[in-house]
Amino acid sequence: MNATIKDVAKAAGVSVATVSRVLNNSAAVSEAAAEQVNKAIKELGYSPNFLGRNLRRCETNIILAIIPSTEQTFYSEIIRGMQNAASEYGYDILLSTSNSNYALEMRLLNMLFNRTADAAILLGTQLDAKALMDLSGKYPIALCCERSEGADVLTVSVDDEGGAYAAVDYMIKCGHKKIGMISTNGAAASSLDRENGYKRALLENGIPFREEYIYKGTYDFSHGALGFEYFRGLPDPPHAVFCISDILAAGVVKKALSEGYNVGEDISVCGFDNILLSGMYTPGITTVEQPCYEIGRTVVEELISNINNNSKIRKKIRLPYKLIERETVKKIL
Amino acid sequence: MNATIKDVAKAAGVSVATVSRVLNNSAAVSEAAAEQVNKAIKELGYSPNFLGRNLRRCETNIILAIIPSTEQTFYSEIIRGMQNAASEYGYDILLSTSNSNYALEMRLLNMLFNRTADAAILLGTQLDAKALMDLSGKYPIALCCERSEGADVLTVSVDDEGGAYAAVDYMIKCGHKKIGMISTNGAAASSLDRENGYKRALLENGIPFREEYIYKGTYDFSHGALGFEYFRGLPDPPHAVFCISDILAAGVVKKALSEGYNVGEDISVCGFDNILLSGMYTPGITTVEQPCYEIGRTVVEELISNINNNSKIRKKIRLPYKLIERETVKKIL
DNA sequence: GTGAAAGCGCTAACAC
DNA sequence: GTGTTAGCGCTTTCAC
Repeated sequence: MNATIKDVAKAAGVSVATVSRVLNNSAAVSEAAAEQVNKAIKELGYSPNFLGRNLRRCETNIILAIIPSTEQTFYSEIIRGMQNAASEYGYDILLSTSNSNYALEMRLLNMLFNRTADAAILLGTQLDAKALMDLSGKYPIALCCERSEGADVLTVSVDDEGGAYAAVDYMIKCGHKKIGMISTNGAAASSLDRENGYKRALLENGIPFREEYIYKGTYDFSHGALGFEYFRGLPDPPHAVFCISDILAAGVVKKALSEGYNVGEDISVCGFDNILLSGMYTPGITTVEQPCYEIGRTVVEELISNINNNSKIRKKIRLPYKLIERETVKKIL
Repeated sequence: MNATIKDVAKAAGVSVATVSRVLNNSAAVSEAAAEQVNKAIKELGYSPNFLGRNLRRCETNIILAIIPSTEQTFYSEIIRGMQNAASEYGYDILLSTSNSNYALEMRLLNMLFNRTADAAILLGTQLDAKALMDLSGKYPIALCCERSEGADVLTVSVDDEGGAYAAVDYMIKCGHKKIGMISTNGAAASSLDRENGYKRALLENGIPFREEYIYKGTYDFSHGALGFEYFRGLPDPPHAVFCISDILAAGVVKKALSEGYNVGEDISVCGFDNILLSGMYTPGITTVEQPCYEIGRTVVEELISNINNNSKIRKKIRLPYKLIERETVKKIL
């Protein structure tokens, strides 16, 4: 069994209150006493039991971050941003992967209900708007990267619409007119927002929107190839394609390459996210960068601000994107 | 404030002991009482406070997994394996990223000392063998993916030596004789083991080992290109290169491609890990697959077995690799 | 089958 | 500046 605060008190010849005081620096303690306590702590190898402390304080200083999986490498920087901001406020970030599984996500959220965590950040949740609103009414929560339509919940993400607009506008400025888009089937708000950006870029450049130029699949790599094949089967196929993710973009690049296309010449491709893969690929994939580190920092700052002020301000923060030009978009003009 | 067990007891007209019994199914309770309790729980939206429970039980059922970062996409499956095994035993896995930072890792390990977690799994630690031994004497810990030379600690990883041997032996059987290797500078045991596998394959095939055929850098993508350039500058450059990671392999592939080489023809490359990137790349990167899911399952099974039996069995488990043939190794014969 | 009560380790009044 | 003590929410022995 580990040493407790009592053991330390006895060894130091003081009361538990005094030990607690030096532990938390919560009140003045005579130098002599403090010294005795610290000596005893060292000798006994004492470390305060946080279960006791947290129970007493009704807080854990732990923020739970639920991510679908660690596969999406772009979460990495977001998490780093979260951690850095959290530690500045004395909080720790604990990660959990839900595998996009509703039951598992609920089980993890249980940490909120059973007081093992003070707050939660959801990166791509399975919960619907109503459930999120309920949750947000009772606990400090935030959405990250993926907003929920109709849910008034603190959320921070990249400017999806603007990023997509910028990408497509860039392609148009490069001389492209027939631009397809690969999006997802579900109701993911980020996909919807990016579709809107795509449409607005077309519109503002006087290019008519064509329903058949949008292919919808899943987030899986394989749907890049599938989308490519779909477009190629069209009577009047697009020469360029904007994808809602780099993974999908890589899928079309790989498929096009394997079919003998010269990507960046015969066909142009643009992704979204700027994951490591995009820079590593040959050819380098042109994409829209998300300010991951800043996104991570911002959510926890806002969340902790809500916790500390016992407020429930539900900001919707959109952070700026950045277009990353590489080699997959041909400059015709 | 949330409802407590007292509130439930009052609402149900029973004692807290009875509520606890139905909560934990720990002893027989009359059907009538159980019904009352469950009704009260539902009405009050009661959820047991785990801080109280855990404090009382002296356990949290939480296993902390400390990973360097979520960037290495191959951790993803390992984590899934850990989670699945853990949940079968009533445990949860909580992730934390150390960013390969000693101070941060210690701060996270503090969760072990302060009883916020029952056990920890380290995937690539900054601690030295002595510190690990000390830790292992006091808490249930395990190493995952990366053993520590001289530390008698429960560890599970892929058969690094065997995997490297298989890769190099395969390249030799494909007709290659001049095979370089890109490894890392530090004391990472996995790199050392893979170097040994490389040397043994050479030896057993009667090919003399050449010191200048080993390039050592960091794990960073950029060192793939650096290694490639180093080899090319040699008076008698290798025609094939085995890398200790897929990221590094992708680095050499990209660099070679950009220099006009036909990878898989003019130069052959083999990686290690079989991360998603390898299959997505063009050309597909030949590599050695780690049984990630199984690795994850196995560590937590062994760890929980130690916890439950209050034992400290320090198995060293090596799981089998699998060679994945793709397009970056030329078959000369 | 059920309740009273002790106590897990800690913090924070409160009294001195 | 320091000690005593109540109590955070829970489980579990013990008695009935």
